[in-house]
Amino acid sequence: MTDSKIKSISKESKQAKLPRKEDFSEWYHELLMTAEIIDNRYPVKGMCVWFPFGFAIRKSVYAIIRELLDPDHQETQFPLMIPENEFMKEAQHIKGFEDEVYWVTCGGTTPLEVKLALRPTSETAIYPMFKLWIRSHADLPLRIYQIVNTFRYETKHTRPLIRLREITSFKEAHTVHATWEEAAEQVETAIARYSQFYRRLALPFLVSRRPSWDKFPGADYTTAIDVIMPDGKTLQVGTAHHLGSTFARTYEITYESESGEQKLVSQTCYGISERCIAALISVHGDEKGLALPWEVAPVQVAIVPILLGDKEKVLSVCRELQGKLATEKIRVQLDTSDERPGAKFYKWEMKGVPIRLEVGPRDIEKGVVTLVRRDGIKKTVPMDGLALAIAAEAEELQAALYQKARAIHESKVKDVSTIEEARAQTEGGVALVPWCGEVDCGHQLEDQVGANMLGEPQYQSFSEAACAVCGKKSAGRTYMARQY
RNA sequence: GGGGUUGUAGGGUAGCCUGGUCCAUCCUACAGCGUUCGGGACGCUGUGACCUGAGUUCGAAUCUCAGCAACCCCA
Repeated sequence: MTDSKIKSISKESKQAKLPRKEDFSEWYHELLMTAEIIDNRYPVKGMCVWFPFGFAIRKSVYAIIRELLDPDHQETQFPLMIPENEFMKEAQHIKGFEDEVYWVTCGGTTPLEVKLALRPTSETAIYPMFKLWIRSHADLPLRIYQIVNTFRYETKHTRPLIRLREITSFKEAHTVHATWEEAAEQVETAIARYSQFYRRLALPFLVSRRPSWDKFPGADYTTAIDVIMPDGKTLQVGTAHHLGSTFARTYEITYESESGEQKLVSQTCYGISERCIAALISVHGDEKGLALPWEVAPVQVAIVPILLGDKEKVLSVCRELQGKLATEKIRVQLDTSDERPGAKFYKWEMKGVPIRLEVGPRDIEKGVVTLVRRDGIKKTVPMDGLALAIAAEAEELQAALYQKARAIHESKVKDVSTIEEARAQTEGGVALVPWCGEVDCGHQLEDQVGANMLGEPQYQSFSEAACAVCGKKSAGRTYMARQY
């Protein structure tokens, strides 16, 4: 055996690489830790700690949500605790959540006369207040949202960012309208906003109308957004519910119409949680770590100085560049840590930094920097006009990120016509199955395929086909997948 | 809802079957010093762990039970 061979073997073993992405679960858990997004060592089941870096991603991701909602929604905040009597008013709603509620039963050592629920979602906290706030048609439409934590006593296995007992970042919007039709329109608007949101994260998604047995407890219907994860399972990353007047009746939310009658309002609610970040990192990430879209990267540009020769000169050029880019509102970090350049390259790749600049004596001599994109493309760029060049690269990078995600997404959705095909397809992807729309056929589909029904695709139409269960011809389809 | 596996330094692991050899292995991390630095540097010197509780035993990381926590599979 030669020396070089021994050397290369030992070198390999020292590279702390992530597991292959095909081993998705393992890859996901290690990435969360190594890229410093979530620390799941907190000793309570289903409750995790955001690392500051992960929280910085959360901040910029939620900034997009706020930007999209703020034009016609008002941000607000309701209490975490809901009195039992309010919580228990809406029967369908209780049925959906009662097994998952945490109860506060004592204040200090004194038992409480009225138990307090930790919100699993906030309808029953918000709607009694809506009753007080809404008097007339002039108060409508009312649109509010809050970004809060919610608690659900999950009995299934919890997963960081995906299935939690404390959801830390639940954005829930609640709207109130004069008519059912206006509320229906609001559901469409909500889905449109969410679509923009996921597009900005460069994430492809599916939109479907959930089957009646899987809608939000108390809703007339639920439209949902799902992202296909690398293992082919789908992750529900957004829902919009038409609540009709179910809660309006229960909480007596009425308004005086122009003609002077008291009328029940129609309502919607729609939510997004930190699952959007699970999707973001899972879809774009690779064996080198995160790959973040420009807009949400806590560090957009990392400058790695190559400290050879006149080190002071190199550093001062780097600082100058850093200052210039910062002036252009680019989140830039100069890495002056005491590591070798190669180690820094790997570190920033792990953190998903879109663009890295290498600046060494050779570059300075020529008045250029070496620009390396997270997708591996390497260029030499003049220092003059660097900010503009970076902006152009960022845009291309965003397009490339989406293209790549899109190609994978499309390869994971297939039309099938039989139960057998659906079963095979849902092993590692999403099946589009002909379905007549009958509830019976739906349940049989789920049972026989061994996967869940996401529901009817929205904004698409299909030719007639035979229902995979009963054979009846219709233009109906449903997505089916194994779900997180 | 059902089943399975696991818990050893900050992270990843060896040891467990067959109790004593272990003041616990290796990689990484961390601290100090020096040499280095265009894709994961090297040397030297240090730091740091048997999930919690109960039990069995002369003796438990190792066996038993319970709790807590984590992961995987199936409905």
